[in-house]
Amino acid sequence: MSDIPTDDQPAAQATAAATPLDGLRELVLAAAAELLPAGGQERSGAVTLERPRQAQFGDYSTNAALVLAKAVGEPPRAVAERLGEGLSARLGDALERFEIAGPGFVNLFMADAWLRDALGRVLAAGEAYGAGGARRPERVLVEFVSANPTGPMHVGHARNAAYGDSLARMLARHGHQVGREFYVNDAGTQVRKLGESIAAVAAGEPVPEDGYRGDYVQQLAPLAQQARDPGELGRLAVAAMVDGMRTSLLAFGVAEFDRWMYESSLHDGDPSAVAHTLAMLAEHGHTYEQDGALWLRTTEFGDDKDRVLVRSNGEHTYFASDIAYAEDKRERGFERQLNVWGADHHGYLPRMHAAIAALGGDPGQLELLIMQLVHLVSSGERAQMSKRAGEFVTLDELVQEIGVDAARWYLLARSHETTVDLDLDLAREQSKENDVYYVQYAHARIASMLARAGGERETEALAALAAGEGGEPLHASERGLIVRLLAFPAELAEAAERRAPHRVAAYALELAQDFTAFYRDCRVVGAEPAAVESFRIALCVAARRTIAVCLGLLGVSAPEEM
RNA sequence: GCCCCCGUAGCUCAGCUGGAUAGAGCAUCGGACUUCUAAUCCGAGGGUCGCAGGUUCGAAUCCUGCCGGGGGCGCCA
Repeated sequence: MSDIPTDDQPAAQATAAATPLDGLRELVLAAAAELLPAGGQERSGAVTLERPRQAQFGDYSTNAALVLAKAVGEPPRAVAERLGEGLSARLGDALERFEIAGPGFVNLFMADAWLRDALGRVLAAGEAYGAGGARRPERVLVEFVSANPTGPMHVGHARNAAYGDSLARMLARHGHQVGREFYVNDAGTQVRKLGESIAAVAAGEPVPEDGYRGDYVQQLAPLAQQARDPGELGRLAVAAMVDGMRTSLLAFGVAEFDRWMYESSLHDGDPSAVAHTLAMLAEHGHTYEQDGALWLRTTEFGDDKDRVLVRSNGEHTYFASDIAYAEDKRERGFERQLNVWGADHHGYLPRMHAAIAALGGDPGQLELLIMQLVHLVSSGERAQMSKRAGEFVTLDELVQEIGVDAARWYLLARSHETTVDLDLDLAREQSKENDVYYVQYAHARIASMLARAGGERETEALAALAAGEGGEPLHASERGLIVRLLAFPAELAEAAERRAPHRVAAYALELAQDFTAFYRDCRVVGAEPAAVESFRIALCVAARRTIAVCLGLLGVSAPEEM
């Protein structure tokens, strides 16, 4: 049975219609190929088509001539000259002019007509602009948060939640079929310990040495009336904790999980998923018994030591469950597994890859995305986050203090592999200066402008652009904004492929800055002649949509007014 | 000892599968509101991209070594 998500995911259905930039890139590659001697083949991957930092270098720049020079057997600048001529012939009126610069870059100055046409295509793509660009759509399972249900979620989980949620959204929009799951560790001795701790608190007795403390244990105390057995009490508590986590995550803007996968369910049934997996491993001859325990020979697959699957006391290790879960995902049809795990799990990659290989799978289908830590800082000092001691900033507190939008942006704007210092006092103080508001403000401003223009005028403006009506020469700020909008599909693709939501945040900020420059330089509503107003209204619509999409990918709201 | 991440402006961080004069926000200083949203904008100062080699036409980016910071290496969960 498959539980691959089947509900509508517009992104997955959007055809990867060639974006304006794809078209330009193809022409560059074609012009480059023409220069190669017969049978010559140069790696097109090394050829870049990018927006130069400085406006003097044009709208786009390519290093193709530098890459080709050796194969062609001519100096780079000579190759660049011929490449420019070839491109010029192919682009015709779309190209204003080209220049050869530096060691052999070809800088392209696009004609206004090309930019207008490109914007028209952006708008024609509608809400799906930039979606569906995945070269090979895959069925991907993103497992994230997976916080132990023995305590509240702290800021580390908040980071994991924001990242996993955003990553899942990006992958879906990029064209993959994405499932999202939360793995609940409810099968270990910790659950019993939680039960014992609650029982102790309820009875007014001291909590066991290695038990759980904190307000949340106090709040769970009433459960002690429903169950006396610590194990049973622990299970009740886990159910309550999971409920709480679901509520907190929804409040944090995390879309509902497709499944909450209970570890205990991997032990249910006959044969259980774990038994099934262990049998498979044994069949392939990768397990052995020693010292009364069952081991997996992970060293055969590159791990530095073998790992225990079943302890000498008969209990399964977490590793055994993890393998069973991975196998379960594979059998459910997921071609790729992305596990968003904490920094303390980085050492697990070799053994997990080994396990998948031992099962006859492709280790490459499992990616561990290791989130670096969130350090709590208080007046310059590192604070320890200890769950057992009950001292930590919870996800709920974070949201309460600085709000969902600021919190998510704060956690998502930096790479997941960078350690984050969080000073809650500072974050609270500075939340007003969070970049997220700059981006949201741009969105609200556009919304306000378009409201002023009126829906009818907007429709008219879009129709005029679609009809290819010309206008006055474009202002540099208009060009800058259009070029930025054209970059979106490639930005999204790179962010998705590199599992890097922070790139979307960086892009959104740049887009908002480009819009603001455009707003500063170009009158929109009331601009004369009407054709200019039309074009600018259309440009605003595209900017607004794209900003909204970016914010949506980050799980941040796109307000109509601020 | 081995493994992972980080080291870029005063601070927080982008840029890292090689490109041109290394960017942004915050902070500091100086300016701009009869204006489609000033939660904004303009300008200024601020850098041995941790250090040293190497590869290359070209290195913040790739390779090697070192230094500094954080984390991890259980028949724990």
